[in-house]
Amino acid sequence: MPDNTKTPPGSSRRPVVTRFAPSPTGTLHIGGARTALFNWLYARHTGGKFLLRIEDTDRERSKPEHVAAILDSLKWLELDWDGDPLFQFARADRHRAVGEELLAAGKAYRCYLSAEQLADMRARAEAEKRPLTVESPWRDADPATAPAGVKPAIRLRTARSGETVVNDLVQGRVVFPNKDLDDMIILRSDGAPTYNFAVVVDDHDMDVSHVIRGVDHLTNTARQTLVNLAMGWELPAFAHIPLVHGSDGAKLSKRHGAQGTDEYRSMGYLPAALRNYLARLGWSHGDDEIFSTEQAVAWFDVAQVGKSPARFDFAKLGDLNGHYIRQADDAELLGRIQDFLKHAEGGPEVADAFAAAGWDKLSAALPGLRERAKTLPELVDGAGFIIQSRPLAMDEKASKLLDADAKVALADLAPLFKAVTEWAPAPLEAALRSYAEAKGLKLGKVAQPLRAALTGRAVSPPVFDVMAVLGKTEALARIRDQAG
RNA sequence: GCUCCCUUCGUCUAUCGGUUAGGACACCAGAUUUUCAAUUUGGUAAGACGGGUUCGACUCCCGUAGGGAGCGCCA
Repeated sequence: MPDNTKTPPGSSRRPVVTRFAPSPTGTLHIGGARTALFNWLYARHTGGKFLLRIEDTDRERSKPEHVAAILDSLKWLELDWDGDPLFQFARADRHRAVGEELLAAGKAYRCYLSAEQLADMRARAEAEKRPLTVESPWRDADPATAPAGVKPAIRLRTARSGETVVNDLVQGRVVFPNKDLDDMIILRSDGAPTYNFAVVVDDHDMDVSHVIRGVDHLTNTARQTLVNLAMGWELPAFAHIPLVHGSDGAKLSKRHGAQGTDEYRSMGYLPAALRNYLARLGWSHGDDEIFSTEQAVAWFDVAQVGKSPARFDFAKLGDLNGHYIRQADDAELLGRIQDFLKHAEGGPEVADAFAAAGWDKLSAALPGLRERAKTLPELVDGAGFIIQSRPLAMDEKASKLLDADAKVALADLAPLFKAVTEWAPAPLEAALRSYAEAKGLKLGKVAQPLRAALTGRAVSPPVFDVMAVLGKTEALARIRDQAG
């Protein structure tokens, strides 16, 4: 059997078809989200197709609710796929048929090695500190000597010498000596296909032209290449992208914060911000940092993805998210907030409170609020003054602001504000300024207590905006509550 | 243990043999300001180490160190 050193890295002539193939054993991992994004970007960039395949052959761990969660996360990220998702388990007959074909062609054989024998070989290999390569005696044995009543597994008959080359768009040319690649099982003794086999059959049947996935699959690629070769199928192009690591450089795990895409949603990140951030992890376009999805689609090329792993940085994500919050128009932002509240812990109660106060109040406050929030929960927190009920609870800094002088000033201010005919920021500010001037006070000296009275805090959007949002009656009432 | 991959400011990255090694986040300082932000000006900060190749290496080669991934009848 010849090696495939000369095999080209997939033909670029055929139409581009990428695919994202999660296994539904949990939610969509943030690293998986990035893989999906790269596949999606590449497909959209080339005008190709982006397909979805659910790898649910692990019957124990695959759950329909995980499928739903993954699709939900992809939708939230606005990564639309073409056609219906393909479920791998449903294709078991096809996998079996290809296995039979290989068997008939002599490119695969029945192996009667038992689980115990395999475990023995593994133990011995470990004891001798050498990698396990299974040398099945059944590769060349006379099938007539097969033990009766034992269901065999089907193994691929692969070359013992030479090398298998993976020409990867990201990793370059990676060479695997064939002697390290044992005869992989393609069909289990119960007839179920193994992952490395099913993937090849499915990718072929789906006309996948570009396999973009995490580097953790790189060694699988050598094995999968062998299956392709045995079937005489054209190889897809491969692009193995580096993994995303936590802030300490280790594989992303629970202690680094969130792993699931759904968690980012409930932490109040915007999908556009997350997409932008994830795209910049391992890929760049010159000095561009903030770019639209359209720009990313126009610029993205998987060949430009770097080889080194990137660490996840919440500070940068937060900064980007702030940009997108400021950029979003009011209607969209309000929608995002409502969606966020639906998914956040305790969110529905807060949503009810806003509904009671009138969502239009939140809407009106958005311009002032959006400037000072990096995430949606920060924004909602800042909007807290809208849903407070009188008399307002004062936080520590706010009550400190409300000293005797301040209370006198508030008492003076109440009638002045009441006399303002147009309840809008500009005239209200004019009223306060003339009062401060008359009293020889710095603006902050009166504005800060006013802020405390209106919001219960020392920090808020501009006070006059707050007053306008609250409305005359409520604002005056809050001021009188604190006036001395 | 074996195989493969990686290594530029704290972090994400630009550079594709000749640059004062650039940008962004973070950080520090100033400006602005009714608070906090936002904005804006400036600043600190990097080629893991050791050998080659070359007139010239961050860039090419080798080695060392560190990090990562993979080694199932899991996916």
